[in-house]
Amino acid sequence: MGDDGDRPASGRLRADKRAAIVAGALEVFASDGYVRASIGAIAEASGVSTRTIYKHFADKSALFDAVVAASAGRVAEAEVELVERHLDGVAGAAEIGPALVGFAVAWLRGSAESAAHRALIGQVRAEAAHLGSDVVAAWWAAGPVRVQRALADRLAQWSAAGWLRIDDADRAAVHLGRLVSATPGPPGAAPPDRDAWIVAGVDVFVRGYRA
Amino acid sequence: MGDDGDRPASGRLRADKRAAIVAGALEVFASDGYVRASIGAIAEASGVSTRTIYKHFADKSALFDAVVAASAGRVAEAEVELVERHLDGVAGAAEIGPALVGFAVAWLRGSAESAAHRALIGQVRAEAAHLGSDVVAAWWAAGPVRVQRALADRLAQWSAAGWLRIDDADRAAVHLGRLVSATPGPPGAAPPDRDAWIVAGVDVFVRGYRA
DNA sequence: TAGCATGTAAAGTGCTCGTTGTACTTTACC
DNA sequence: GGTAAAGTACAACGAGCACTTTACATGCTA
Repeated sequence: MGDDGDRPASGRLRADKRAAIVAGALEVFASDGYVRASIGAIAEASGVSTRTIYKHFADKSALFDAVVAASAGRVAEAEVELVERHLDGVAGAAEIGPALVGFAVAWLRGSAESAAHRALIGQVRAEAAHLGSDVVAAWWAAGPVRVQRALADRLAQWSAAGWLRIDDADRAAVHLGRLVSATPGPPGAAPPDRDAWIVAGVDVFVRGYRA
Repeated sequence: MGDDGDRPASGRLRADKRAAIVAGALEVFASDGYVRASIGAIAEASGVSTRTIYKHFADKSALFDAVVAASAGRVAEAEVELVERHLDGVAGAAEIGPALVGFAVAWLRGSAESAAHRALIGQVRAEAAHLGSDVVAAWWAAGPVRVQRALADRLAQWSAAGWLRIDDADRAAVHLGRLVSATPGPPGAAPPDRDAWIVAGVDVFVRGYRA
């Protein structure tokens, strides 16, 4: 993967330049959106010339696809690791709540990288109709689906142990994600008491799926 | 409200033209996004000339603000009415679940109008950083906040009656909204079993807030 | 019926952008 | 060190856009 929109590449292009372009394009696409982001701005942010961008990618759309795929894959990997770290040591029903809170807090703590990724995903959603449905599908498969599956695995495990009563683990994983990411006010403006909202969301989840 | 970006209007402009422009602009903005939407396309969709648009609105940004405000207000009014119709007759704890399911099904059934509105909101979110935070705040105040308050009122009522155990009705309203609007797969593609997801979401909500 | 503000039509202005061609310089590898 | 590919700077092209200008049509009001 990642070669989708690349140039034929008869010769060998420098990988560091390609990485710099993808990194710079992520910043610009995330903050400006697909249409507003200009190739010139991306070139400046990447420290390369515009011409070099077209040596690596067929056009703007192909570059965007590569950026989305790379960002989704990297973030999903980090998130799956978060799931393992916080949820694999649970040894009883009483530990579920605190473990979920710890996971959700870490999950929603916005590092600069994941903040850019979140903004990029917002752009993907808004532009979904204009960029081909395969981009959205590829993003979903490379990113959210993996985290959702990792979450669902642990939930199914806890259900099998009799600690929760879950008939559809995938659905429960979605419910958990939506509850802990709930905020008052418009999206994008994180409230000061976000941790309290996370605790409340986990509380409703645990009560809702209690055995 | 709604006069924010209007032209000085020394004379009296025809209101029907203005309404046609706002209606046409809603369609174009919703499907194409703010940047892609061209004044020419909006003029064509509205059945007016581009010059007339500039007689009614100072510029593209003012037109967008007017469209967002109008759409948010109209949709919020319809949604508050839905809350009243489905949730005001509840006379016991056992009726809560079915009433909420009925409300959520009606709420999420996408009429053409609310579909355009939903797409428009997606554009607002993605473009929030580029259009001034007051637009987002105005949308939030004119739309979602009113529905959220209407929901929270009923929930608080049921809690006071001892049918639910809710300490923060506003937060519970947000939780309800996020649970019933949960779907598998990427957003935008409604699954065929959406009603089952609604029922499951209401179920988790009622269990989570059971007295 | 005269007058005037509003709407329409079409062309024009100035700008930005995606993309490509070209000539030159740098880098990597034998 | 030589060679071929990769990168850079720069200009150009063509398209599309927001917005304006100008000239003309239309309908209401006095």
